[in-house]
Amino acid sequence: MIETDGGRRWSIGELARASGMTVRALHHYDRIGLLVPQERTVSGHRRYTGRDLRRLYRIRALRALGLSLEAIAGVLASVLTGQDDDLAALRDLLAAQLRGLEEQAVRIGELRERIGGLLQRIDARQMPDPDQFMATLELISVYETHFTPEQRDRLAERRAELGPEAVEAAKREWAALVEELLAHVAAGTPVDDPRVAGLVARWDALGARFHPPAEPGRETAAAARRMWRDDGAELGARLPWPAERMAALVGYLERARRI
Amino acid sequence: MIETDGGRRWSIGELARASGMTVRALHHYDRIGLLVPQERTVSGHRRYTGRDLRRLYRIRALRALGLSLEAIAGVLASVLTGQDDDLAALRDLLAAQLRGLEEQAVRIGELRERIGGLLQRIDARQMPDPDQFMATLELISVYETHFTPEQRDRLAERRAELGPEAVEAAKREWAALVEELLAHVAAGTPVDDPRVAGLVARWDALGARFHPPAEPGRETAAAARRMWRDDGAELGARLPWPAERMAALVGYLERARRI
DNA sequence: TTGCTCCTCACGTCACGTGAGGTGGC
DNA sequence: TTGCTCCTCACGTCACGTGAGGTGGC
Repeated sequence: MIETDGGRRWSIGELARASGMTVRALHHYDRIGLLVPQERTVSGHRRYTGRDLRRLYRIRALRALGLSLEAIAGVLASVLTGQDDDLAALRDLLAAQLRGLEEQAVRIGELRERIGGLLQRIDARQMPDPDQFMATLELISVYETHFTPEQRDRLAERRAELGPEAVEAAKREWAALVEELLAHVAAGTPVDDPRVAGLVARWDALGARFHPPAEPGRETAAAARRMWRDDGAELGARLPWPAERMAALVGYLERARRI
Repeated sequence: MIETDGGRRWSIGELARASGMTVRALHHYDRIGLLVPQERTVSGHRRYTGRDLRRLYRIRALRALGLSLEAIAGVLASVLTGQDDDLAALRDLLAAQLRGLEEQAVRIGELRERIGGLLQRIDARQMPDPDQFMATLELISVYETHFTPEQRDRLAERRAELGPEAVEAAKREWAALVEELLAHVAAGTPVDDPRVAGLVARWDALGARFHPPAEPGRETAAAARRMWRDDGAELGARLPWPAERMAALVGYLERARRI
């Protein structure tokens, strides 16, 4: 049977209702050339034919796979030629789409964990006000960018081993170290001064307590040094000392280590 | 210690390097008022202060939760006031964000399954060319919008019970029914003609074979009728008869059933 | 004549990317 | 003087939503 043009015609509104799309979307498809109605009335109204209708159904089905309109246009063009490479190209397109979705799923999973964790802390009253929340959040984000999940687990285990009072003692000791070092920065003590070397050694020894013993500790210690080097200014900015002085301290420490 | 303005200043390029953002992003934050540098040089160059730097770090941390820039501005404004309701508002914001992510995860999971299934069919050589692919895809999309996953499982089970030759026989029988009904449509037979009623009864009996016996069969049969009513034109468009005639047939059947 | 549908601009969305064309400081 | 950095427009992205202002057919 020969395909004739004598069949039914749809106005844009009828087509919209039949397909569940909006009139505006059909305007858009027309403008970008994805679905151009085969006819227009003398007054300029779009007349869609059965062929247009079938094309729209295909567009809808491909859109339901999450493909972009551009990709859909490509697929529909290849359906018309109908060669073997086109099936291979289609396969590649779907495979790429699937990979993209898998990446998105990973990202979303990470975000869900992060936000879920924050909500738990809020509900456990660990963060009494928004300011505290922000401080925690910033710490977490720096922390997450520099340590792998396994490293974070090991550091948490280690803190549990040491116990809360040992952690507090180390914090106080570290605060004293920062004060002493800031004084040297202010006084302009050269970085190769033996007193500075002594303070740097105490600094490293203090950090070493928090890294697990044996081999994996080397990795976490190295990651911690990178964190301090790359984001020390940021970490310092949230401490009780002026951010600018802390930023200067980070640079000073870097130079002292290079001796 | 009083916060002074005598500290370090950063040019936009320095701040970009320090924070890992682009200069353009910082321009954007300035324009929308999210991060306006506290100072400008006489020649108009932006000078960021330590306070600006800390604000940028907070913006980055909140962006890492997937929040919009508008939401971030809101959170940072509430951190400044620091009231109790603000923590509650923050909690609500995060909870809403989490719900949004969960919805996205569901959607992505569905897309992955759909595309994964299509890839399997292609690799199993069940779809020799793009045209066949499109036909399958359209069928699947109509099918998925009208049946729940459980209903689809039950229909698949039922087809397996019937066996492939019974399914083929039903298809041939159904094709004959369509021909007879199309002839009545063409002849203008009124929908309340007893011959038409007989054909409709045979149509329904044919469909009933594919619905599981007992209670759940009623649901799948009802879903199938809705599918034919809502998307019959689309289903018909892919059958060996002209789409327009099939669309007319769908309307004819609807009217005949209403008698 | 009154509704309803249709038409064509054209701006807005979200977070910037990417030039264009020009100026400022070392 | 030469690079490098900085500046302000301003268009483009993706798939439409949302008016604005006007015309056509029953």
